[in-house]
Amino acid sequence: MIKITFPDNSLREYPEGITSLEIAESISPRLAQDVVAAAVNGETWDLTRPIDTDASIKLYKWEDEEGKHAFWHSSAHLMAEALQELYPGIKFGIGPAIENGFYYDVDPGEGVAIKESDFPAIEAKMAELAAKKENIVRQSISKTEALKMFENRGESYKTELISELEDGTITTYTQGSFTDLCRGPHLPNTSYIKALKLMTVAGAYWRGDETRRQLTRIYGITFPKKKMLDDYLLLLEEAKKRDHRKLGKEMELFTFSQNVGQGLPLWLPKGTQLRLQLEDFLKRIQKRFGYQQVITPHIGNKKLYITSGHYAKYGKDSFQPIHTPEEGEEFLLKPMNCPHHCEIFRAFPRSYKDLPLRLAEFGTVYRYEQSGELHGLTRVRGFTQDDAHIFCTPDQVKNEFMKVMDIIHIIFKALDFKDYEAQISLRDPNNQEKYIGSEENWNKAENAIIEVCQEKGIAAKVELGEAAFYGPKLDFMVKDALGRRWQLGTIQVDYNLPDRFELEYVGADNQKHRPVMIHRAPFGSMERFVAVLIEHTAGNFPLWLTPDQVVIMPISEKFNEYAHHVADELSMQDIRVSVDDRNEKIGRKIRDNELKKIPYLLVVGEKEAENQEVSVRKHGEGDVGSMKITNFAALLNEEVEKQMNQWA
RNA sequence: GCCUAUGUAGCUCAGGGGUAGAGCACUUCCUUGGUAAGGAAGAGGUCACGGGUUCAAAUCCCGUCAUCGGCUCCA
Repeated sequence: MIKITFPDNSLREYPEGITSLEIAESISPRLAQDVVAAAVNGETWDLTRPIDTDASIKLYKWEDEEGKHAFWHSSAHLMAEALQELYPGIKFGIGPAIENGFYYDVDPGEGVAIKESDFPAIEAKMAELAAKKENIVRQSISKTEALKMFENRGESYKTELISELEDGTITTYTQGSFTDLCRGPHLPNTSYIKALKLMTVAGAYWRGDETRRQLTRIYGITFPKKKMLDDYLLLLEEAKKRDHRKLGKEMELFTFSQNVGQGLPLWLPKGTQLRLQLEDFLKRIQKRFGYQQVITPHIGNKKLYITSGHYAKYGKDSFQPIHTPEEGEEFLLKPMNCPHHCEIFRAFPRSYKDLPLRLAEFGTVYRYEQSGELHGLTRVRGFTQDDAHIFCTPDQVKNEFMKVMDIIHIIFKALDFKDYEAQISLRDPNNQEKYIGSEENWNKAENAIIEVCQEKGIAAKVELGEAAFYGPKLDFMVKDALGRRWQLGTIQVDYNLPDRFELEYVGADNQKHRPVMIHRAPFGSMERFVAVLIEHTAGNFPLWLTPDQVVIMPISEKFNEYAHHVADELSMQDIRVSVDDRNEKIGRKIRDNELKKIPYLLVVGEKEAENQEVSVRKHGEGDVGSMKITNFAALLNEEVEKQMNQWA
């Protein structure tokens, strides 16, 4: 007999070789039905794998992340099995579970294409195989055996993977006629999969390497119940309604024009107002934190970027230099603000008493992003960074870094971004030539970030190879409506550009010293931030951010003049006051049409006028409160101050 | 840049070798003082752009541009 410990620390005895599934059965038949995988001594196992020693166990249902993972991983195998039957000679790459479903990278062979129109046939085959209730069987094999097995089948991708594995750790899983190299864990059999849908096909480079063959990646998702699939598809539909590209157009915030160019957003009046309001909010915060606003030109001499190292790294892939009538004179559309700010630092001899020097600029930059990368406002070719560079002494780095984090927190909290992830982006240790600067400087910079995160108690994920070429970063990632992660705020510690620009200050010891530079952008870019803000709020922005997206509706001719007075009181640039002059009726035009685009409505009438208040209505929700009109502008101001004070 | 799909009215989309369709929105009139109200009439499109095949192309073929979903990239 062996002792099995459950999560609540209770203990039961079972015969040696019992499986997790049998343990679940011993507890309740219902549980045995729901369970899809198990953790044995903390390692996720198949339900059917025998347990031979004393162990702790945790049973996973579909609802658990580990359960979903096993479920979808098995689904990937099921799809592979179906593909193997439908496309003889197909080769398999990798097929993992992902956040929502699974994919498999396959190579159907020369001249064979798998298209979305083929999905129904594949889905039907999968359903057929699932219904067969094929057992999924795990087997340990030696490396030579594995190599031989997959070589015989011509599975060159698999053999490449196997050759990198350690002997003794290799397992395969088989269901029906399909055997795959796999670590597991898997479902006991294919019949757990009751609902399935293939989502999309895409090209994906083998092992993510641009220089290698592009495989066909097929994405799919499966569920243990039909209803769950329906719900999921409904959820996707709902998410699409929050898409910033859709709402941005409907709400008349921004647009694109083929004539202007790909990835070059045109901000419409309402979007501009929203963006200016955000800028104003940050400017107020920055003023408190001792920043000084600067303005620098949109172009800069090419030499500037050769000095910074940006030209060597990105020159070929950027908008190409602007030439002048002068032979050999070249300017670049500025792809970042740092070099300009470095030159401002160099403009005067600097003393340690001047530091930290915090130079802020809403700087518009232009980057020639690959055409396939462009995406609404989240990835564009012309955008405005809420940029600032802090020049400080090495002793001040930590404190300054923490203060930047405070700013980011104020913003995220004020705008109710709860689900963000912090990511520490460090060098790729295997690819050092990607980075400029000395080992010593990099270590200093990386350690500074790690230390600050520890001290602030930030649970940051460390990602190797994600650093900028001149320094490590702390990035704040937020998800969009469809769960895609976007980097918003960023803080970067940089010991390298000060070297390259030979920046100096005179210390208390009357010696020259090199300052440290902190690059930071709490929003990241105004474009991307607004995009994510739209998706998070579904276009229902906080009122204090969008005073001019309020419609004033006087409810009779009598109040027309009064409504105009209110508009003045509110000091809104783009206020809409509408009344139907012809027949003394209410501003029906606004009610019927514009309300769809403008979420808030102030209704001004007799009662409201007496009370000096107006009711605030929201499209589709009715009254959401009331507001004193005579000092509305002041109220908005107050609200901004409140947001700042609350979190500062 | 690469793979897949798409491009028809302001929006959402149907259609499809023979003079262009619907719903919503828009304009006018009637009805209605308020949380996506009803009726009547009207206007609106070089079917993304360029070339080819054809008596005839929005439709078929080729190319280009843009866009969706991915890959790679992201200073």
